[in-house]
Amino acid sequence: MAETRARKPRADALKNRALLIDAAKEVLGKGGPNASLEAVAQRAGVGIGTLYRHFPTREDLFHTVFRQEMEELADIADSLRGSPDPLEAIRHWLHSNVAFVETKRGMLGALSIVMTDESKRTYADLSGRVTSAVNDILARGRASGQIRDGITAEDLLQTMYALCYARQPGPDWKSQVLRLLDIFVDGLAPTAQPTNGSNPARA
Amino acid sequence: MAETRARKPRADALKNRALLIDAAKEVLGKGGPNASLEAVAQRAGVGIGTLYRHFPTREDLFHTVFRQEMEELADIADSLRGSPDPLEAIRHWLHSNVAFVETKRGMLGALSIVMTDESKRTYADLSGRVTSAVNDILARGRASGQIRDGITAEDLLQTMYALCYARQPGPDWKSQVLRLLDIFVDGLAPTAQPTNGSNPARA
DNA sequence: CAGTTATACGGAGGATGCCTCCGTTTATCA
DNA sequence: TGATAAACGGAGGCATCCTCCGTATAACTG
Repeated sequence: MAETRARKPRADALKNRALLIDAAKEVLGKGGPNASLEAVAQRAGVGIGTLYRHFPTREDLFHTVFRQEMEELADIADSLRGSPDPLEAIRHWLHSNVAFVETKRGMLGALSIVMTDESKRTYADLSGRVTSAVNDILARGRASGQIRDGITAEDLLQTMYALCYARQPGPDWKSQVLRLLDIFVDGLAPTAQPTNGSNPARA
Repeated sequence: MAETRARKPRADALKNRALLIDAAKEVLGKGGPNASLEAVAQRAGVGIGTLYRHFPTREDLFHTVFRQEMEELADIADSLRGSPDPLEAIRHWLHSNVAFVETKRGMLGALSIVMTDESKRTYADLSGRVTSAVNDILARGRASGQIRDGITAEDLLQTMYALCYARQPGPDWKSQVLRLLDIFVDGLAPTAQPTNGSNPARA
């Protein structure tokens, strides 16, 4: 056992870490995922070595920044748990996400890094909150016959981010994304149309 | 007016340009959009200066490579013009696109560059062929009541690329993308479900 | 075919960014 | 008030970007 009593983390380390995260939000949010990390360090007022000590890889920095942003989205999902109309709750939640993304456009590029690889592990807790809340709503939608079987919270997130990501900033960005997203949500209904040619289908 | 009679382009220039495009297909297709351009020049067996003379920016190179790949997709769209079931034709075309994208995974990153900015102008002709064919199919779908109003070819492309792009390579990549895409296609039906909460809906 | 010239070639080199390494500084603890 | 573990900063080696310009050569001309 020995003494596991570690020394308290140094105050300057904590402060610099926070400074770096703030700087990263700004610089990466503006310059996209290829922004210079030296610029981030400079904006934070620390040396480049300090940045790399705290965040050994570019991904580490993205993950940390992104986690902070995501907490808010998890809260929204929670707040919609008891909503009376599940399908509209889903729609509302997705729209909120889009609105949120809208303000962080520059971070979009980072999504391709963040939403991939082993982010499941990195975001297990947050992801759990969101997934649980959304799946809860989906289950109620299935029960009420509004939503087909086999849809997961991940499907929704995936599609939403995909649509946000693919569309370049522009005057009609949001309305276009929402329009396509609504079509997708409409498609969540139980076989709105026979899904594939092989099905005899009702006349 | 003077003499606009220009000199014939030099043979070596044409040859090197072709070599560069081939090399770019390979190197960019493998290494993604951040692959080294010097590696492209090296593989083509030309100097880096030659590469930059032909393609002043990274985007220029992407555009050129991509255009060649896209011709094939335009052909598929054309071939589906006369298909008897418009909605299934749409589905089929989208699936073909996904299959095509699957073989060029490395190019996916380039899409964010290619599909954005002023690509309308760069691809006006190709885009015209695709758009015209797909819109033709869409129109027939509207006429037969299978497809709602207001859907454009661009909507479909946008969504498909978005879904392809957002999902990381993996064993189930294709099936997942196709599943989400099918949901979207189902959503193309005229208000499969009342689009917004205000409608009383049928019991 | 030889001379002229427009055009293209190649790669050196300055600029920038990545990341590592290590001598110096400083916060914590006794 | 020391001792020391922890953190700091930035120099420096390496890679890539892109420009610039002296050299080479294909296309034209007589």
